[in-house]
Amino acid sequence: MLDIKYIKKNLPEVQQKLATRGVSTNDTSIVNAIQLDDKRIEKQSEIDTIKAEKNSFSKTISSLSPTEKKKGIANLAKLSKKENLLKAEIDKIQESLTEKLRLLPNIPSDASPVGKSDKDNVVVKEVGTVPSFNFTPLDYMTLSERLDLIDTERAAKVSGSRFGYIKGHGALLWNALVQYTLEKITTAGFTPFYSPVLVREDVMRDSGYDSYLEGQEAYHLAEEKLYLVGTGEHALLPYHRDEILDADTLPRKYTTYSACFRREAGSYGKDTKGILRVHQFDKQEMVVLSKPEKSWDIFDQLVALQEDIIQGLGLHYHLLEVSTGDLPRPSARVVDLECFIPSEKKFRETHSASNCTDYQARANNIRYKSDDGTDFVHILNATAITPRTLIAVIEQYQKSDGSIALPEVLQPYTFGLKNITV
RNA sequence: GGAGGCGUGCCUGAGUGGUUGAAAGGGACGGUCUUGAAAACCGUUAGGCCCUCACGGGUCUCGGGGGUUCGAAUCCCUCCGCCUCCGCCA
Repeated sequence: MLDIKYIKKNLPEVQQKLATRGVSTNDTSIVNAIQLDDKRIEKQSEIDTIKAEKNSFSKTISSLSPTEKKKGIANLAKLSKKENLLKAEIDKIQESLTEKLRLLPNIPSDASPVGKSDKDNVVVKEVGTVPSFNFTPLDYMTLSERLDLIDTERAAKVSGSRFGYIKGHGALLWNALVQYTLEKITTAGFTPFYSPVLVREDVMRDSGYDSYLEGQEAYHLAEEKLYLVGTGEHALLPYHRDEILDADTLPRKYTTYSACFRREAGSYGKDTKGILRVHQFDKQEMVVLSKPEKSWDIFDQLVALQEDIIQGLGLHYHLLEVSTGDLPRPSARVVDLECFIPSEKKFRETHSASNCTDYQARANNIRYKSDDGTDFVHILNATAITPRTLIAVIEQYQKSDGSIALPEVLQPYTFGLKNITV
């Protein structure tokens, strides 16, 4: 949620920046929000004045004569009536104001290229060399089925389309990837968690991702009024909801391993094969709560950490800056890392890092206290590892005989396994 | 699934209609004392909104909302949340 005070102080800038995110400058909602807030303040001041009058009368009531008392009480009745009317008005205004603010996206950072969609995302750098094969590289599903690493056929029988089993040496490899990653990020100061995968409706709403509400992207348990998380972030970011943290305990670096659930409602027919786009997958996710002035440094650190993870695995990847038109609502800036998939001769998103600044912190009421008072923290999130990286490893490390040579850095975690062969 | 209980400040915990934003204790922070520390003593220890350059002031908040009343943490209604016991169970 955006800060109405900030909007008021910086209206032209806000309008201009949100325009790059598809909020038209003709859109009245920003101006309306300001008007609503002005009205709210005006009415609230009226109420405060009435309250003050009532309070001061109540204090003197015991010393009044009976006639004065009667007169005063009659006056109070009038004031109370007026107060109730004002209160009803304020409630209405507040509700409509919150709704308007909720729908406005975060203000994009200057680093985000202006654009309309993912087509305008900008590749910033490419790292490593395109893996060369003296044979035609196979796609990961062909390899995985041959080596019995992934089974989507039986998953369909059990759970339907867009589910998968990772099994055997595939499961071992996945576990090794997680262990390898976890060692890197805990060394970098992240506190590991296992967190809930079901969250309350208001918590899901306050994360700011509109697509996750009303059952569009999130699975919804109607009877319990709970939502299945789409990412570990959904349960980890609200961990300090309604808290005021000490400034010297920031930044808080957290990481959680959890299952993630997505309905993929808008992607029928897209990537239906394999486990690239599934309804359920596991993810090691990072979340950082930081002081506002430090959040861009933290953002750089998160991306550097992601690159370290991928580079350590020896994967070829590139890094792109997500355009303003493609930013998720709460994000001010997003950098995606995409690993090379030889069979497709394409890069595929495996990692994403976002700085949501104070957008989510405001909705979740997560603040910190410093000498200058209290303020909202900045919240960032970033992927540590997902099975999409497993896909990249399988494809980039395949050999001509259809086997997979495991990256050396993973071997401490694979119980002696060095090659996956038939 | 059955039965019951509870929601007060950083924490514990008083408070059942009138200077109670709230006793007391603990913790934390600051100070005195000390070579240093401990102990002891003194002090500080909410957040929102509005007005004000500021000093300061108004108002709200004892889970949320509504009601009763001149006046509510305190009484009534309602919603939400949490806990305990039994049953079932990883």
